[in-house]
Amino acid sequence: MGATKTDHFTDYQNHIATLSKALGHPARVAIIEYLMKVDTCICGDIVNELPLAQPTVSQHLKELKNARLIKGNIEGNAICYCIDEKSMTKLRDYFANISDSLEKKKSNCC
Amino acid sequence: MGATKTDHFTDYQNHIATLSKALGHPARVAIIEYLMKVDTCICGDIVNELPLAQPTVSQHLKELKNARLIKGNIEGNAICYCIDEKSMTKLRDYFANISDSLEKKKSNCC
DNA sequence: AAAATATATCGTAATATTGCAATATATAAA
DNA sequence: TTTATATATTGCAATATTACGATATATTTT
Repeated sequence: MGATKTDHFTDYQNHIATLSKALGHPARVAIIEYLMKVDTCICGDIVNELPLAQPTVSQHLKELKNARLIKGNIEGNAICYCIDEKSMTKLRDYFANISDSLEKKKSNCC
Repeated sequence: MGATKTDHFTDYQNHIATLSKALGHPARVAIIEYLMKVDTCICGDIVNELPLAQPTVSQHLKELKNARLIKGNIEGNAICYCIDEKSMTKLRDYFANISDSLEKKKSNCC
């Protein structure tokens, strides 16, 4: 055991879980926030922004890339990272839908 | 090593990460979706809905509760679970803010 | 070509997560 | 009060994640 039983769930459920999981670490949230702050995509500098060693940051970037939350383009010596708008839209839509439905229902029995 | 260095990040970053992490497993996404489908809070039945053993489901529910994504009230023999609107709103606001900012910027250099 | 710079990969230790059988607990029904 | 039902906890094995030093790779500068 120890491995998630992904095949028992729908593709959609797995996708939302993958995106959420990728953001389930403060360093990766910090990376997203840094990419938002500098309002263009950034080439380099991400390592210096975080209180973690370079290989650790590289690993976090890889996970964000695997989940398609960020995109990375090789730009000469450095790599240019930016947020993948599509995935953020997906998350926004998902939570907006839940939030709106809850508000409509107002069946607060708890 | 192996433990997340939470103290190096802001409370906000840690909170978003905690909420995201709690949704970082398809079973827990499925639980949220089930609670949305039955439009009131549900007493029991969650175990039967999931393709996992009862102790496993109980553990997932506990994690959702710890992250304050769901609330649980003892209701006689069973426990009445429902979504915590506040946390969902927080996630919606977070991703809406990112999505909206990205749309405004339109600095798609990647 | 050699040195500098930026990022990725490998290897590994520490810790966390996932899943479940067995068992405990607590209320409801008989 | 015994039995049934619902959920939680414990204990444990398998696997995943986190973090980083050492090292590799690849481009740019000198």
